[in-house]
Amino acid sequence: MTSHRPTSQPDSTDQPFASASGKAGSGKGVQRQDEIYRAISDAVIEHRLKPGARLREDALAEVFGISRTGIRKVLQRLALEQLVTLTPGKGASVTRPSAEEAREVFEARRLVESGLLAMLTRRITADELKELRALAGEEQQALQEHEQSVAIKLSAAFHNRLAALAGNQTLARFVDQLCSRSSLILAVYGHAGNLGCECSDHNQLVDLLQAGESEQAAIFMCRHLDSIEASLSIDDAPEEAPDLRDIFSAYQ
Amino acid sequence: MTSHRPTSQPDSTDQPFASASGKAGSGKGVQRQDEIYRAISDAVIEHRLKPGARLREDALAEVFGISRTGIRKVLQRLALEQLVTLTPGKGASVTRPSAEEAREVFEARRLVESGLLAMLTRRITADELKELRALAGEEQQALQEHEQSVAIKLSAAFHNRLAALAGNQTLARFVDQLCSRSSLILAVYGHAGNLGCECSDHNQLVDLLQAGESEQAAIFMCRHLDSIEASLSIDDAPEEAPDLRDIFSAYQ
DNA sequence: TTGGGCGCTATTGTATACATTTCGGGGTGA
DNA sequence: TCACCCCGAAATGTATACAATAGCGCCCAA
Repeated sequence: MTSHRPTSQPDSTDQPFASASGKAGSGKGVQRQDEIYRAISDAVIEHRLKPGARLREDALAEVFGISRTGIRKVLQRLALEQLVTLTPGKGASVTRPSAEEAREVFEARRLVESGLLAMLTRRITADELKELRALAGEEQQALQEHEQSVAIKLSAAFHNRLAALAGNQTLARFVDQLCSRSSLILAVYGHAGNLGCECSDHNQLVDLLQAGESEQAAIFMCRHLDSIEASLSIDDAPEEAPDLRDIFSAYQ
Repeated sequence: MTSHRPTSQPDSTDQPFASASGKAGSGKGVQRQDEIYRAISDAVIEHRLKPGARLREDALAEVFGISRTGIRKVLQRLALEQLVTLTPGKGASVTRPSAEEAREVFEARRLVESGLLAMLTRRITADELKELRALAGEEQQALQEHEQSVAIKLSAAFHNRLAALAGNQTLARFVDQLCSRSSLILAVYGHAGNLGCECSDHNQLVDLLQAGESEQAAIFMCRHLDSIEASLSIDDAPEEAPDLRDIFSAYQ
């Protein structure tokens, strides 16, 4: 009964946006898989799927109305971006970043994002500044309305857009990945009500950009990321491998 | 007759190092796929597979003695690292980087690698310096013996090792990818005898590292990468999409 | 002889079947 | 009562079968 499709009944009702015919169809297929990728990715970034959550292929295949083949492709992609971890013989689960990984991600972001800001001050336009301000505003509003998952996504969107505007897609994609992983790190090491980014930081950053203070903006970005990292409680092995021998050594 | 396996006869003779049983075997399977990944990746980096070369799934499956399923996994991974391009309905081919892409890769490398050097001067040990010198020496030797493909790989290995020693695996992996893509860029836009890296540059870089001149080392790295980029002949559309409308505009 | 339509072959895209591994339960023996 | 082993269910890993598509040459007509 593992069959993910009743075969006697079309499942168009299961997933209203499932690729109509249910059979092959290459052109649309990749598009569909892209949707699924984004769906899972968003769920992870918005903390609807928490680190450690198992992602069974059969279950996902049934939910999205495609076969395991397509799901595996999506999972592999997510694994290469380190959003999910693929343990051989065990399956996929949402990545639970290690403390070391967290340190690395923020170090990388400081290096890359501050560098991007320097490039950005030379080429940004008034319209783009306005767009960034709008994003920062939306984020702040979501935060005030306690829409945490929306705020998390908008915060990442701000950083992403910043990277994209610097005119280097390669770096922008890297920043995208780092932002996604940051969201995972926040999920593991962040405190409950803490979004990571301070409310007003992004607006101040836009101010510096507008003033053309590239040095100051870069420094501010480093501080911004530092403060996020500092707000985390990163202890080396929080829960992932409770060493009972060590914990109960007094009773042995 | 497209069947890539006679089915009546075990093909263990086709590939002496093919995963023994020829059937399933998860634990070893991923290891095997990793080998295949590296085999193709190396071939691309060493210019044995040139940009634009088609990579048919059946052919690869037969060569490596596994089914198309495994090959597709490897190709997808290569595609995400932008070493191969996956055109829907058409298949895989070695990526032919655009001029814009080339610019981006070198810009990214300048930013990241110079930043890594700054981190590196604070933590590098004498042994590690010796190792880097050895790598630079090997590279120079290969270059003198006109072993171009070996030299290319060693050059990338030098930059990779540099990144790894900085103690940030996330950034090191990114640099790895950028180096691989650089090799592709050299294959398309580089001149025949030009390796990219100047012979003595890497040695000089180690000198600066050893002296603890982090600022100077970072500047030198930027210049180093600049000179590689400058040695390329990047014209916007060399051969990939000859815009006939533009070329023959006088006749229209 | 050329231009356009058509069918064929080669190749990719997707689904499914089967082998293998892992994890948990229960039973047996010391 | 505890430890160990074996077995079975569930899930993954791999291969193969089948459907659809793209490329290409052929044929036919003007």
